[in-house]
Amino acid sequence: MSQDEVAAALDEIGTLLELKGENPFRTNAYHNAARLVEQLPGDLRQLVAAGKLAGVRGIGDALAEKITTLVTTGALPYLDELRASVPPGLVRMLRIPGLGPKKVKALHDHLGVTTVAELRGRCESGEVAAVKGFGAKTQEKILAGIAFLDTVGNRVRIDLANPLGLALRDRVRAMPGVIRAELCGSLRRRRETIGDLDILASSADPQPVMDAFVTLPEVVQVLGHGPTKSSVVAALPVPGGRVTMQADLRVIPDDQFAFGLVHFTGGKEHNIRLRQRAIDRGLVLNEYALANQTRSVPAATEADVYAALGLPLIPPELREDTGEVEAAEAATLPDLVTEADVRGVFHNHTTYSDGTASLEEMALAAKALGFEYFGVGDHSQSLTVARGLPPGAVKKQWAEIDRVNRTLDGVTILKGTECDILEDGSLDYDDDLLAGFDYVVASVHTRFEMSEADMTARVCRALAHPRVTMLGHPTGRLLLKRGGYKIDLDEVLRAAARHGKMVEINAQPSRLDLDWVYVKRAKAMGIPVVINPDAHSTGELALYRFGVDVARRGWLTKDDVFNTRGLAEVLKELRRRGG
DNA sequence: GCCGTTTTCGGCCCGACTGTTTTCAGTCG
Repeated sequence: MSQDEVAAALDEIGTLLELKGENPFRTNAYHNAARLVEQLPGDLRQLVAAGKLAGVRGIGDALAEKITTLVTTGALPYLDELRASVPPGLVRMLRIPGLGPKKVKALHDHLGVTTVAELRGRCESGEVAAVKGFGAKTQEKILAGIAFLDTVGNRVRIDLANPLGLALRDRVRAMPGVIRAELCGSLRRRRETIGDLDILASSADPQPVMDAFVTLPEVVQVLGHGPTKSSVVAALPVPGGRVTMQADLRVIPDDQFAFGLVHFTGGKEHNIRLRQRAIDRGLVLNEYALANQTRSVPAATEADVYAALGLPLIPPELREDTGEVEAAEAATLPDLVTEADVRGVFHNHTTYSDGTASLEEMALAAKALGFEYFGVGDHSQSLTVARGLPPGAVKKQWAEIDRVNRTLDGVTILKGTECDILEDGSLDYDDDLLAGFDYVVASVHTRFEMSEADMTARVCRALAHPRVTMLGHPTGRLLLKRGGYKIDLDEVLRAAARHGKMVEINAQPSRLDLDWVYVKRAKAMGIPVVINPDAHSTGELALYRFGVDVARRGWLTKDDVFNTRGLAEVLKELRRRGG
């Protein structure tokens, strides 16, 4: 069983125990262990084999034994028994806003409901309102929550959440009496998908700001409206539709703003770590202050808050409790790569295959972004649906590249290909043709339904090919639409390291593949990472910025990212690799 | 369930909002 599957199993145990009314600290231990396993920098199987699992902080003897069983046998009788004792519909009910484990259990115990559809029926018939602890309003909220689930209750890609978040933030900034306003939460941490928007503002008079917020033109529904906190559903038109999300606004006095920023930005676990550090120092940390009965630590900026806890400022992207607190303490936090560090891109398409702009148009757009080089990576011959290039077209493109390069000033086009990895792991061009490219991006576009073993072997074989420079979108996932193909990514990364290959962060917001969790592992294995926009138009070149977000979440520095190097260095390295 | 150089038992992060309460539990972040 893979690391991710073990994590999912532990998380499920925690959830099922919650629904059975277990001690919350016990259930939390499972959720916590799930996160630990998912974020483990090393190889879980090796850790299990070495018997070092119980040495991980947060995993004791009981969890170590269950994880070992999961890894070695692929199953866990304890989990199977739990599953048998809790109707699966109850887990689904937890996703309804306002319903937690206690209420779901009460509904199941008193009404015998086991599915969301049944629950809807019991609300409509008025039976829910009669249950002890429930009432007419709760019944209404559940119905609204079920409708919410069907419509806007899902996570949203960062490229869609971002414009809505910025629009709301700017609205709040423009309100009378607002001193500062910032986006916080997972959007500030630059996660690949966003559940809801968190906005923090400072003002001496919060009530008018609250009232203005719930009546903004973007607001389609008010979920809550208190004196310092409000929740709404807001919507904004975007190309191809409308993005609708929950947005929460908190307003606090300006001298508390830094504490609020820390509180509303950090992941839950990161915040817990900070509060524990505060307790160790005899203080209490919350969204308003770091203080005890006798003193209160002033802070104008987030850096002041961290400094008071004995830490340097931790970048928002790292605030997930995946080792950043320890690294901060040891002064080994990475100096994260920035947008400005990126000097070119390798994987892009033109009108030769399925892009919408010419070579020259793309190169000029790249130059406008400040890039020194623009790498073409049109599709290879077998991918006919994307108008993949037959060898003759490749040679024609090379001639055009040479011609255009003579006229361009300040940007250079590089000859690349996004070459398909065929079913057997061979490449879609013969070796002679491949030798003519400056580099080769190897990607899977077909036969996604292979077994994990076959897909892993297929990709690993391609990585062994001397002409392959980098692996494109390693899992083929489309965020919120389809998972990646089954593949043992740890094995793939080992193969990449062994053969000296690079791995791509595909910056298309629908992909963001390699995932940041594996980016971190790739870094630990010394694998160079490349941030590619996979642009199919001039406008999409700017998408590389979302790839920078992933790189930062994966702890990458400038040196870890190949396309932060200048043209001369890149050409030298590619020539060296080409043999 | 985990954890401990004051602890092997008794803790385990903190606060806003809501609704059903008549002083607080549940949910959420």
